[in-house]
Amino acid sequence: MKNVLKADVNSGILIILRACSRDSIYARLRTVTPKRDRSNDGGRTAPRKGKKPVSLKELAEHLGLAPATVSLVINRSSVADSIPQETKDRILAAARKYKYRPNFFARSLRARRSFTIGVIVPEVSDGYSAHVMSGVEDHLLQEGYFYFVASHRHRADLIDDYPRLFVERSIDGLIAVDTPWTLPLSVPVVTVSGHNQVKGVTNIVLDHARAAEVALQHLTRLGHRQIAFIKGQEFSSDTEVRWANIEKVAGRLGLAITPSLVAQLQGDSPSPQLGYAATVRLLAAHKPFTALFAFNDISAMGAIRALRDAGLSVPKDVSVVGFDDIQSAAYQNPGLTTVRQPLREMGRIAAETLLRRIRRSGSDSHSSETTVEPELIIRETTAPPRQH
Amino acid sequence: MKNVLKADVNSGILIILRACSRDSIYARLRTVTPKRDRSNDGGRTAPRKGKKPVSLKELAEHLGLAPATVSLVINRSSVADSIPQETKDRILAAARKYKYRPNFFARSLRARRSFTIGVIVPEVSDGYSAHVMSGVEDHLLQEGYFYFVASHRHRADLIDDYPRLFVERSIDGLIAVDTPWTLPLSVPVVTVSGHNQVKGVTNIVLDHARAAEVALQHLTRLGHRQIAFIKGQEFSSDTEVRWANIEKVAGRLGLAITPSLVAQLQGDSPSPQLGYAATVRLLAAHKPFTALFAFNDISAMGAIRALRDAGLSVPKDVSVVGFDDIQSAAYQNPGLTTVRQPLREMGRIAAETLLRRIRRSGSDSHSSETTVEPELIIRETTAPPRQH
DNA sequence: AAGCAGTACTAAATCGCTTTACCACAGATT
DNA sequence: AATCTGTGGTAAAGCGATTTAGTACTGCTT
Repeated sequence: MKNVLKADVNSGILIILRACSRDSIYARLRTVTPKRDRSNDGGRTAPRKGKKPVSLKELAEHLGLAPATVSLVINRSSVADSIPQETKDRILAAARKYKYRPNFFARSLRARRSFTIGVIVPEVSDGYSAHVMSGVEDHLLQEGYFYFVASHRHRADLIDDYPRLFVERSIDGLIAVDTPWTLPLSVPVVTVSGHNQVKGVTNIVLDHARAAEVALQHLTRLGHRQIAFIKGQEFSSDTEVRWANIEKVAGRLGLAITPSLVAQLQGDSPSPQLGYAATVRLLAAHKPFTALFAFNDISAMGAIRALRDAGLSVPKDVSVVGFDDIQSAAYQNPGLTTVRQPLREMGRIAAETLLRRIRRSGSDSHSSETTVEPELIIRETTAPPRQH
Repeated sequence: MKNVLKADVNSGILIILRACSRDSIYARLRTVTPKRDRSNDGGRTAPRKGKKPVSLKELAEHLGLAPATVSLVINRSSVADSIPQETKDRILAAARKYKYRPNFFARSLRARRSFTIGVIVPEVSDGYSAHVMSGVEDHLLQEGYFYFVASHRHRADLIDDYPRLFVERSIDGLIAVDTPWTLPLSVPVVTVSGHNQVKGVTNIVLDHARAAEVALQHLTRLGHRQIAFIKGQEFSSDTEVRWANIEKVAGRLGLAITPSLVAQLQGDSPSPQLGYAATVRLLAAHKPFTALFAFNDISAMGAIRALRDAGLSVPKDVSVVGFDDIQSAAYQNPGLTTVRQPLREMGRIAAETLLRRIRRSGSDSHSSETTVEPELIIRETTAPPRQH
C-alpha cells in the first residue's frame, strides 16, 4: 500500500480519497462521541471548549508538535511512516478528544477536490427525478460525497446556468437526470436518460428496444391490433428514442401504426391532466382502438379517466399500458399494467459511474453508455380485446 | 448605503451578502457571455485562456494593479469609493472578459459563510418531502444559496450524523423536514412539521386544529357519526399533534372516538399497503363505521382498496378523507376528498425564514413557530352515509 | 512652511490545511 | 574520521480570496 502510494504520482489525491472514505478519520472519530464534556482533567493548555471547532494549529500547539506533523499523521500519509506509533497515538487521541475536524474549505481549497457533486433534474417533486435521486444519494453519501440539487423546470437558460454555477462551486462531477445535454463540461458528467453522444459524458439509459418489445408483445399476444399511443413531450429526453423503438418493434411484429392513433403530450405539468387531454384527442379521431400505450404512468392515469368519462371500460373496452411503474401504479383502480424502469438502480449506477470516473480522472477512458433492463409489470389494465 | 456599511460592524458580511445576491457581480457578469473568444486583440500579458479559471492575482497582474484593489472594486466595497470610475470600469471589463469568478472555497474560507444550507428529509423520493423541497429550492436558488440533501430513512443514527456532517461542511443553516428534532445546532435550524420547542429552532407547521376541524365538520355535516381513523406511525413528526387535535375537535363536535375504530400505520414504506393493512384491522373489529379519516393520501388509497376488497363501496358505504392532497389524489377513482397541506408553500416559508435568520444572526430573535392553513378539497370519496 | 484633507492605491496578514523539501541527530559502515 | 542511513520530525510555501492599516502624492489652507 505504502509503496503504491509512493510510486503513484497522484498519491496526494489518493491519500485524500482515503481520508474521506469509510475507514477514514471521519468514520473513526465519529464512533467515539464522548458522553459528556467533563473535561476538568488537567490540560491547561487545552484548546478552549467552546462553540468553535479547534484548528489544526491549535491542536498541534497543544501537542507540542508542528501542524505539519499532525496533518501527516491524521491523513495517514506515507511520509509519516517514520513517526513512532506512540506519537501517532498521542495525536489521534488528542484529535478525538478535542473533536478535531479539518476545515472543509481549507482542505478543498488546497486539494482542489470538493467531494461534492451536482445533480440537475427537471423538478425535484416529480416522481421520476426523485426516485433516481434516491439511488444517487444512496451511493454518494455512502462514499462520503454530498450533492447539490437544482431543478431547471425545462427552462433552457437554467439548464445552462445551473451547471455553470455548480462548476463555480467546484463540484467534482455532475449528474443530469432527464435533461437534454449537449455541452461538454470541465468535470465528468453522467446523464440518466440522456441520449446524446457528448465528449466526456456517460449516459445511463433504459434498453428501450426491450421496453417496446415487452409492452407490444404483451398487447399483441392478448390479441390487440389497433393500438393507440401517447408520445412524450418534445422536451423529455426519452421521447424520441422511445418512439423510434416503438416504431421499430411494431414493424417487426407486423403492427401498423396509424398516425391518427398517436397523440403527443402537450404542456409541462406533472399531472395526469395532460394524458387526459391527449386521450380526448385520440377519441376525437373516431378511429377505434383496443389498447393504449402511454408515455408514462401519470399520463396513463389521465388516459384511464378520459376513457371512463367517454363511457369506455378499462380493460374491457380498452387495455392500457403505462411506463415507469411509479409507486401509486400498483394502487390505481384497476392496478396499472406498466413497463417498469429501475429508476433507483439507474441513479445508483449513475453515481457509481461518476465516482469511478472522478477517481481515475486523467486516464478517463469511460464507455459512453450503460444500459439497464426494463420489466413488464402485468396488473389489471390489460386484457384481451372484447370479441365482437 | 455607504454610511450604513461603514457604521455597521458587520459590514464585511453585508458586503459579501450583497456580492452574492441578485445585482451582484455574478448576475452582472453572467448576462454578458461573449459570443466567441476571438481575443487576438493585443494584451500579450493576458491570462491564458485555458480550461482553468483566472485567479484574482492573475487578473490583477494583467491589469497592473494589486489584487486588493481588484477585490475591493469587484465586491463594491465602500473602501473603493475613492477609486476613479475609469479604473473601476477597466477592472470590471477585464473581469468580464476573462470570466473571472472568485474561487468559492477561498472566499468561504475567509468569510466563514458558505451560502449553502442543508436539508434533511426522511426520503427524497417520498412525495411529501419532495414537494417541500421544491418550495425550499425555489427560494434558495433565487437567493444565490445552494443546498445539500440527505435522507435519513428514519434511522436515528443518521438523523444524528447527517446534520453533523452538514455542519462540518460549513452549512449556514439547516432545514429538517418531517424529522423529529431535539438538539440545538450551532447554526440556525428551521423545521417543517417539527413540533418540539428547541432553542434556536423555528418550526413551520400546519394549523392542525383547523385541519381536524374542516375534515370532521365536513363529515359530520354529511351526517356521519361513526368515524374510523388511521393514525400515523410513531416516527412521523405530525402524528401526535394531528391526533391530539382530532380528539379535541371531535370532543367539541360531540363525536365519540371509539378505540376499536382507530388503527395505526405500521412499518416504514411509502406504499398504500400500510393503509390497506390498517383498514383490514379496522374491519376485523366488526364495529360499523360510515367514514374513515386517513393519516395521508397514500394510506387513504390503500384503505379504499381494502374497503372495496371487503365488498364495500366508497363513498356509498364508507366515505374516506385523506390528508396532504398529493398529485395523484385528484386522479384516483373516485377522486379523493382530502385535507390539503400547502407543502410547497411551507418549504418556501421555511427557506425564507432560515435565510432571514442567517442574515441577522447575532440579533437572532426569531419566533419559534409559524403556522400555515390547510384547505379541504372535496372530491368524490365523501358522501352522506347510506340510509337504513 | 507646516499641516491637513482627499485621492488612489497597496502591503501584508489572515482564513486552515497540505505537502515538499529540508534538518538534526544517532548509530552503523568504510 | 568521514560518510552513509535511517529516525523523527519541522519550516515554509502555497491554495485564492478578503480586509485592515497604511503609504505616497497632490493641492489647499493658515
